[in-house]
Amino acid sequence: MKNFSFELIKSCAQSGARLGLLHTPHGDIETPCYMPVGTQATVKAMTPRDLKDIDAKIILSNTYHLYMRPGHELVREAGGLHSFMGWDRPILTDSGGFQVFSLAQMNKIREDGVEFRSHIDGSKHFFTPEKVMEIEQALGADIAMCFDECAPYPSEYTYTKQAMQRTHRWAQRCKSEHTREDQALFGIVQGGMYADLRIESAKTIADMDFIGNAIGGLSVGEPKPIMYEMLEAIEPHMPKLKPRYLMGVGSPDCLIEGSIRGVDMFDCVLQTRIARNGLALTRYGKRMLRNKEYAHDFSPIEEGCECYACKNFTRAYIRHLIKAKEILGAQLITIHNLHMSLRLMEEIRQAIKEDRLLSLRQNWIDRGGYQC
RNA sequence: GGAUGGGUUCCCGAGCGGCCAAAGGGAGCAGACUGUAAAUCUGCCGUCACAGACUUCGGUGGUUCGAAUCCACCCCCAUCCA
Repeated sequence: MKNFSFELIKSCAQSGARLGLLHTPHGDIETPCYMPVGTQATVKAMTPRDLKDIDAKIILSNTYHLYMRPGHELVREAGGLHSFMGWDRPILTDSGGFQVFSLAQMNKIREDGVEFRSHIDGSKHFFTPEKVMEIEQALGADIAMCFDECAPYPSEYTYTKQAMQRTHRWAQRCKSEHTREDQALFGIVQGGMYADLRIESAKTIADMDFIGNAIGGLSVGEPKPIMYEMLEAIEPHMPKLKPRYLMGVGSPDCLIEGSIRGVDMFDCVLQTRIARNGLALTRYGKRMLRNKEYAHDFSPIEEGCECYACKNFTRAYIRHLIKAKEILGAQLITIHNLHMSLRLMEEIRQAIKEDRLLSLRQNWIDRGGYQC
């Protein structure tokens, strides 16, 4: 594996959180980090220039979506995903495993793979670990994810175990199929909400010696304390010197709690999705900018925020844009929400350096920005 | 002056004797959203002392057990004719 390594710089004496540095072919990423999600080779409402303005270091994209449209061959023809979408910093591609879960009613899971119905035109497709590796290598992200099976919540023990074991078998097949030297492949821990399965999965995946390890199948509807319990259960079994990626999780409170539990990477669609629905995240709590209370409010989304939206526009104006369904409203709140989340990660990293992450959490709780 | 078609709850617009506080949109108000089938979805949307009551369908009378719906006159609006 060329150009890829992970340095564990230190851990927080107060919380045990990890400070790290991830080297990839397209640049370095300080961890813990938050990755904005660009499912269809675009972070919705953001240009790559906007992403650089808020200093996003890495983004996530999606194998399933790009395979369906425009097709991985076309992306390959374009010179790979970086070139195709005009983003020269690191990219991670999710495998489509989550779509097995979120599009469950259109799928049929078998041992060799998953039969999919396209959400676009209903056409039939078959994903195997080998097929997914072919697609991810064609896309050419810096980090590729194994094809996994994400069990819904709640799920019975027996099924959860089967899904986990299948995920392990698929992980091995992904690893065998993956050859691209400039791309790191991450394994994924499953096991639902059963601590013993989670531990078994963490050990199994660790033994496969992936470049990095992800935790999947969490934040699928379970109460947060259960998710935290699962993270705590597997933490001792996750390789220390490899990056740990908690998939699909990233509300402000989860970014803090996840970091405290040893997570190095997060991604989440929440920031961009709620922005398009008029909801801004701030360090003082959430603000539904669509609401009437902001009609005559000429202050910025968040007092003291340095983002482009806050430096140049008012709540009243953004409310007007959202109510009028103007694209700019979604763009401005997206910029703000992503900026806010990236700044939170900077604060988390700084707090780890200074061994005070638990204190930082308390500050966020006291101020109201913890819950969103 | 004549002919015809209309006036429905904030707006548009269905309804054309009881099942109508009145379809459906829109607007408005609020809520949800965590590896994105999401610029989506859900709820409320006449008033109140709210499992009930009261006031609405241009106005006024009338027919009927019962009218937004039928009749008469009146007032507006649109188009056409003089």
